[in-house]
Amino acid sequence: MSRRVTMADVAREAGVSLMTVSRALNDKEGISEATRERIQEVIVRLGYRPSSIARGLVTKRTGTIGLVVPDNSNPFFSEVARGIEHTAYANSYSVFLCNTEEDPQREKAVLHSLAEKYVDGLVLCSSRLNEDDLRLCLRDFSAQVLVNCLLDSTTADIILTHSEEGQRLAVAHLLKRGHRRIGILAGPERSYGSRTRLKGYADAFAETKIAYEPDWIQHCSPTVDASQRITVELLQRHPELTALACYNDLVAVGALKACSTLGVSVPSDIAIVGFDDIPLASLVTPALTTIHVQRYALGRMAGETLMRQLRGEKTRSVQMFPVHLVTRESAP
Amino acid sequence: MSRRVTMADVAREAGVSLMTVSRALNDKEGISEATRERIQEVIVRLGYRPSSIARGLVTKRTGTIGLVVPDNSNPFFSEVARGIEHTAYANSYSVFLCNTEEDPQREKAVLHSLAEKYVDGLVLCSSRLNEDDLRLCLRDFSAQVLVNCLLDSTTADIILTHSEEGQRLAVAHLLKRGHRRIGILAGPERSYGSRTRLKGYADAFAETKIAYEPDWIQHCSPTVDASQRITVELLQRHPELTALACYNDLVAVGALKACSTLGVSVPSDIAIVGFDDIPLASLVTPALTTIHVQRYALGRMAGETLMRQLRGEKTRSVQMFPVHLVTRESAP
DNA sequence: CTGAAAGCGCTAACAC
DNA sequence: GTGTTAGCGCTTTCAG
Repeated sequence: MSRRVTMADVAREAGVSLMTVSRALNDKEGISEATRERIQEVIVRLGYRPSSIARGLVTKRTGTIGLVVPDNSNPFFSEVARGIEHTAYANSYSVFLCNTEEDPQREKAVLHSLAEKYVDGLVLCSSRLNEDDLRLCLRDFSAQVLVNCLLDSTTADIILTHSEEGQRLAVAHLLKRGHRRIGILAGPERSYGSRTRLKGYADAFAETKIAYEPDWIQHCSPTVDASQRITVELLQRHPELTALACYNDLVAVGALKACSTLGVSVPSDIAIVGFDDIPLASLVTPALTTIHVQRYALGRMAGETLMRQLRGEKTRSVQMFPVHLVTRESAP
Repeated sequence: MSRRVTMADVAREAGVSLMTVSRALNDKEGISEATRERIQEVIVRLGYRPSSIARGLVTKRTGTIGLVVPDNSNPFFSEVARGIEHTAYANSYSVFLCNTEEDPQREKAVLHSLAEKYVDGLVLCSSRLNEDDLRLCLRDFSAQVLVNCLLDSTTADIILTHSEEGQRLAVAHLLKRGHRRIGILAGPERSYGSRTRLKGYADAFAETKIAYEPDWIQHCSPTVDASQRITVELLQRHPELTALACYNDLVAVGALKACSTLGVSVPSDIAIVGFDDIPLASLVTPALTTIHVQRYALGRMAGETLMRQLRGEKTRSVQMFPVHLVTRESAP
């Protein structure tokens, strides 16, 4: 690839001015069909591609949005991402997908980088930043949607899965089945998801006037491996537990593996419930009882909310996304 | 967010010229420590972010690379993506991750969009385009790495998993275990992966002088659902089959589900081998015998090869990535 | 050590 | 219908 073909090359070749080419390119009025076609022919012949860089400099629009997730290899996020991407593409936006790998430093870096790229909008999922840092970072974006992350008095639209209710359903289910000593693998400390799940966990217990031990609560990184390790610890510390509520399905799968290595059988010795209902949930043995979240639809909603903001329809709302319990083998 | 802070604002506020700010920003020589610090202070105070748009217009470098995959929710690609992202971030590049959803039209659109964004380089995984279209699209990128996709006389570096060998190993394993009637779910027609796997399949048979029926070959979209549907068809058409070689682990899981609905038990009635060894492979029951590919390392290699190209070290090579058989329960 | 001028490729606003 | 001028925010080149 030598020098890139520019609009000037096209104009010269077609014997018209820059403006005319620009008009042809952007389907603007005031240009004869004949010239339009001639220009089109030259564009194809020369293999010209308009520079969105140059265009963005003048229009202040880049036609891109940023999407930040903690872990793209978690099927929950890759499905949410699909929903957002579809909406974006349908509205002629490209998507910068950025992985933070659960690392707040990386999250900051990624947000700065997106700000420098002047993306038109941002969807930030499950931020791991504290309020102050988050607020500071968001300042750089003119359109923002936060998914599963709560922030007061912000210009961002917020979309939340109803994870408090979800966790309450899960634990209530276990209690109804006669479980009394229920541990919880509560995910990353200080995350919105963790806080709300703990609330749901406590609420379920409160409803039945049964008490739980604070030490049954165990935070953990939301991956299969981390969960497996920590589940072993938790079960050794608390052999009295008969059930585990898990932050998400990956964590539940890790717990399943831990049980298998410990010779503890699921669900007869210990029941396990997950969260999210990713495809994996119904593929493992025993299949996971879990909380179903419509991940793709959630992504669509986030995308559409962002599009609405980009169109100038400021909404500044908090939307709750419903969830429900799916009963399978791991906690029948 | 009102008007964005520009370099001119910083310069005015710091009482220096644009140039001085620019130098401070880019850690250039010839600027006193005092002014550098003063400028730094103003930058922070004003919350200034350099516009990579404006910078890119003059430098011809955007600091971004494009990454195109057919399906980001396939753990194979999300791991490869992680490897590439790590390399990119370590070299101060951002990554545009684009999903084509196995759709050639979408792939073209995505490549055009990346070209307009003037990304500095491209990693294209498992392209579903025909040679001509592909060649045309690649013209727009100055640095290119193709993963699992072969193209003669191109400027692109090429990285291939040794899938021919992989499939040969898989089928040889089945033959050695006494299987004679082995079907193959061969993935997307005309893809590099499919062609090479079919070659490996044929080679394994050729080595043993046993023959296979062309009708045992069944193409399919590489997803669990598509595979499940097509496996049912294949097994009803060919009840004589005692083993299935699958394009990848998702396809193998689909086959597993199909067998389960048909009341066919694995591995006693039919053996199944997958490909890729994604985490899911060892989590399903029965655990999948499969071909292990170091996905993250593959991503790293792709990323590093691209970085080398971006540094001007043109290599124009074809690199083969080794694979090996992992024996588990689905085909012991 | 610091600054002024020019220009990257494009579009907005106004001519003709 | 089409062209001209100016300028987006930055870096490069060349002067001080």
